[in-house]
Amino acid sequence: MDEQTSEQKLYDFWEKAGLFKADPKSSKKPYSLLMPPPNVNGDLHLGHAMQQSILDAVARFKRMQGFDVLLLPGVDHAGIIFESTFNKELAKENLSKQKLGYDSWMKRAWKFKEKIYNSFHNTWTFLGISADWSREVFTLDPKIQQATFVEFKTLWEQDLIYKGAYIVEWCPKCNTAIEDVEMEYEERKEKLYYVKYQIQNNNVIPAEAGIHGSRIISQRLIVFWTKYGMTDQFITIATARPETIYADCGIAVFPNHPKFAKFIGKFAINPLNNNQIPIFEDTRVEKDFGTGALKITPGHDPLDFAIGKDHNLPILHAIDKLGKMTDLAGDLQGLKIAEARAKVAEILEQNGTIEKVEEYTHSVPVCERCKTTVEPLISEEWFIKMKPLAEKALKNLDKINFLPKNYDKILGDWLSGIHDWCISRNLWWGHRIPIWYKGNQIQVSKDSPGEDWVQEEKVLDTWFSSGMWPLSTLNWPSSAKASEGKPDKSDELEKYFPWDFELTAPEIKYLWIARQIMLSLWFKDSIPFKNMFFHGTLRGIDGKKFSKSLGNGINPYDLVQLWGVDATRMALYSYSAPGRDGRTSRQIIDERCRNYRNFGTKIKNIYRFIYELKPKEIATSPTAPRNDISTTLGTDVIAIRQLPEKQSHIDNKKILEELNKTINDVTKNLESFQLHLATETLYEFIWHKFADVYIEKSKDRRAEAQPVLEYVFQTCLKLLHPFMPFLSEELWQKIAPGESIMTKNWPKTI
RNA sequence: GGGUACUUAGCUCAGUGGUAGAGCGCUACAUUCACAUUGUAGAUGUCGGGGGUUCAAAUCCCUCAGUACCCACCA
Repeated sequence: MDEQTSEQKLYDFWEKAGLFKADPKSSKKPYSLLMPPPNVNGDLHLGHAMQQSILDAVARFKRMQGFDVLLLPGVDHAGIIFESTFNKELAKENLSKQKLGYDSWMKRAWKFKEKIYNSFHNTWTFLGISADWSREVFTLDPKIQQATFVEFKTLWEQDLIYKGAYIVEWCPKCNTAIEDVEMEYEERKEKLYYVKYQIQNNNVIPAEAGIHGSRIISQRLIVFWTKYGMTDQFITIATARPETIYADCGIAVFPNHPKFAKFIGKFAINPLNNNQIPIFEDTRVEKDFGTGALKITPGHDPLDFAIGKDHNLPILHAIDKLGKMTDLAGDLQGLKIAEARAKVAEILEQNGTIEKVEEYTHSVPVCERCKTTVEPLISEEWFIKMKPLAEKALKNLDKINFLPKNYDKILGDWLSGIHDWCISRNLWWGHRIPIWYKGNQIQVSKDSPGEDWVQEEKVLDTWFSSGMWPLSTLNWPSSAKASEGKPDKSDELEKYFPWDFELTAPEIKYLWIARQIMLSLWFKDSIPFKNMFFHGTLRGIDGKKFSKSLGNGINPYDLVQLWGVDATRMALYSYSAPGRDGRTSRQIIDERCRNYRNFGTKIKNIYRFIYELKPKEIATSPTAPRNDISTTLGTDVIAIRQLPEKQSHIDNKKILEELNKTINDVTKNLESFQLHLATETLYEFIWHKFADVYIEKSKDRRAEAQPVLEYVFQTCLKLLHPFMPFLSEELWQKIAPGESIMTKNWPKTI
């Protein structure tokens, strides 16, 4: 507990001294790091702690190297996940979106957001993150609202935004569209019906068959076919959802189907309503599934929707948003899906169009909240045409240094096969789409264009705003305009963009990273960041992801309480190899933390030995703190190093050479963001070379060794500072009261 | 189905062409010494299997097997 408060004190000291602040007016070269904004949906977990510790180490390193460092923090409103989390909270009080209504729901949502926000700040502070808090941004802040609006308006004016039909997953019970993340999959045993569709023969369809009539007397079909010798004149399809047959609009078969190819271009007859539906080829139909023919129901299936779109089929709905049959189903209108399915099966059985029924186990998407089977439904949504943006990104991908390297190719592949981005969401939490309607008129506007204009109810996809994060956090577009007028050196966008360093978890490489690259190039004609670091994911010991529901998460706060911040950070760096996942458990992470806690203790003892237990006869040596102790000492040590062999002890030369090597290695490893190697090098040098060997042997010749002891130790503190900020600062201030190690220069070799 | 990685000491992982490494654990010894949150010494591995390239392969290539993740899909 004592340690915690002393760390808090140091943190306050740094903040008050303004050491975290970037200075756009500074003449120093800029180095900018963008914090990936965590989602406001719960406490920060161990993965966040690792991510932020990496970020902080790089920032502290660059500051000491003499850069004007901007580490810009922020938080993402995270539409879907936030709403889902928040609505679950409300459910505990037996409340819901519907019950509260828009205004009071929103009020409570902001309060909930504040609560999470505060917990984020605690975590950042106790981890020692040296971000410039005066510039902190939330994705719903006014300036981000403005940037998002300009983003939308520009794309709209460039004719890249359009409204189109789109399949959304609809939960009939919650009466809302739900997102992938809100879906679960359940293994269900269902029946797979093989249904025969008669082929229409233009020549021989007698009126008596009733094909053109209202509803055929189904039982008579088979009799009829047999009578006219047409028993092989049909296509069989397999379906698990026969009730959707009412909305069938076509039948697709895979190319060169041995049995069905001859029917291409003809029409099939819907066995439920006798509609004539076209038969055509499509490569998306799988040869080996079902019969190789697929009924196309664009209103109720995403694949069918896509196929239907390409073949200009209409979109019909047999099921409505409440999960009930529509008027398309005739007598079955109003029935629930399950009832309708049973009825349809009966009808098909009666009219002899069922070839066979198979037991069939497959996973069915269900709503995570109410476990109701989710129904795909067509809905009107907003899209961006991505092709031109992706093409520009593809051309510039090689300008970004990806770690690990192969992400260049992974993102490239994705960009090459890009499809349009659906940017609208049926949520309340987010940026409202700035579209206004009045009758048939449409306008893009931030505020109401006047009386009787109604705003689009949907909000924008979270990634639509966070995709602009690299620009909007630096006050784009207003600063862009300012700089167009007359160049101003203090302009922050010009100074800090593109960002020098960005890092994130690999699972959002497409959702976030690819979009940032596309949007930055589109709006600013520049890559958003120069170095893109994908860290690994911390997983459970079984290799599976940590998750709240499994309860296998590890709270960084617990570790910090037990082992201290610096030790926890060091343990996390040991997992920070780019792109490498780490398996861990509370026990294993504790082992590592304990090891680094011991390392910290070792360092404190080295300090005690060198400074507090300095023999009296050298107590007045010229190594007492001055303005810059390291410079002064460095001179002394250089002198020692340059002494001829006989006068300078061989151990001195050896340790100074090894220190040089350590400085080089640590610097190189930090420059290439290999923090796991940097910390390992330091650990090895300080403990096993400096303490175990040099210090031990120096005891016989203490006075002579003292300048070297001090020099090596001070250099180590500086090298250690990016990783163990608190311990290094605490000891530095004991050596040089009133100074901060943060303001010292990064060590150079001598 | 498409993609990406991983497989090295009992465990968790580094190392990516030149005599197998760390931490934890294990064994033995030491300890009034800055530090037992310690020190010294030690044991433990055909670097997933098989094949190839090379003077030389844990490291490069091919192949098989297992594991995990990402994306898509499940008529």
